[in-house]
Amino acid sequence: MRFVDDYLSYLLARASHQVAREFHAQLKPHGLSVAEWRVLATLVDGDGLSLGELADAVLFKQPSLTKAIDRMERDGLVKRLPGAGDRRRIRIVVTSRGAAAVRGLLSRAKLHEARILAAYRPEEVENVKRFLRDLLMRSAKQEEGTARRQL
Amino acid sequence: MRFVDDYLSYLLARASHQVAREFHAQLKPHGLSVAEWRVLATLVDGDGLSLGELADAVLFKQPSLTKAIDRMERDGLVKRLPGAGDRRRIRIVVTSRGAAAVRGLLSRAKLHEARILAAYRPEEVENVKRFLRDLLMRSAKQEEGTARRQL
DNA sequence: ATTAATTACATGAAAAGTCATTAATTGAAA
DNA sequence: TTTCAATTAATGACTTTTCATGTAATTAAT
Repeated sequence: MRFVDDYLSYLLARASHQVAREFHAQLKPHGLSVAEWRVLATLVDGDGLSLGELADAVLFKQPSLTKAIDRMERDGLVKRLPGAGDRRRIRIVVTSRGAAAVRGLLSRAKLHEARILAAYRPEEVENVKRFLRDLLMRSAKQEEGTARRQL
Repeated sequence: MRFVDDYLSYLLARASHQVAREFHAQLKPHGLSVAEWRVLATLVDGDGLSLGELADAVLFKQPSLTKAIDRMERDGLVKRLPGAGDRRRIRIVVTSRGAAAVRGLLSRAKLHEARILAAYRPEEVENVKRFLRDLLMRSAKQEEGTARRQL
């Protein structure tokens, strides 16, 4: 067996890549890029996130997201609003045009997931998801620690 | 719970991103970029892969890899060799300089993985890896099918 | 055999991402 | 308060990726 085929990071990267790519084929008809889909799908549950929070959520670096939001704002999918309280922050919200663009895609996304996961027992799927969520939680906790240590 | 927190594609993307990012911090001292690490780590088990095969293995689009290999060749990490038999293909091989650059990193990578997975029962880890490998296999098979259908 | 279709890699222009830095605001310390 | 450090987002120069296409080699069809 090759090194990478038993290497968690590679298995995750490849699985993520494959699953995402299949779905992304469905985005084109809706006129959305991958970045736009991710931003909108995140904002439907988190309207009003700051740019930094959103960047973290969609796994973008901050300057990349600034520019992605520039484009999405130009295309009328989202809007920047002044941050309440702290005037450095901005809140990013979905416009009605943006909402219309994701409408339908969320259910298609879940459908796509369901088709993939139909091959497995529900219990097995839950175990994997629990594992991934736990991994993320631990990793986030650990980062907090190292961040604090660097002060 | 937010949409994305129960969405397989997102959990995979985020887990992949986090795990990879932790390790990538260790690459800088070795003077390797993420792309270079992935290429070299793949080639240690698969010296002589064609450009297309390698692009698929490292999840790059073909033109992106062509240019990445241009840079790596310029830096003396890999070399292009003429493809045996088919003269359109090229075989990409690691130079001794490239081999020296990954040496040590492979064990560090496994160590990093071990540290992350220490929190889980070996059986659980194997279940997750098996799930991922199976997912990849099915997805590849399905792609074959749709590719053939498009003819 | 010749032509046509396909496959593998390279290339060039355009788009997007990244790093380092800046400006503005806030929070904390003296 | 005034000053200093930290945080938030924007910007600019630079690098990398991407899309569409080009070129050469191979395979298939007539």
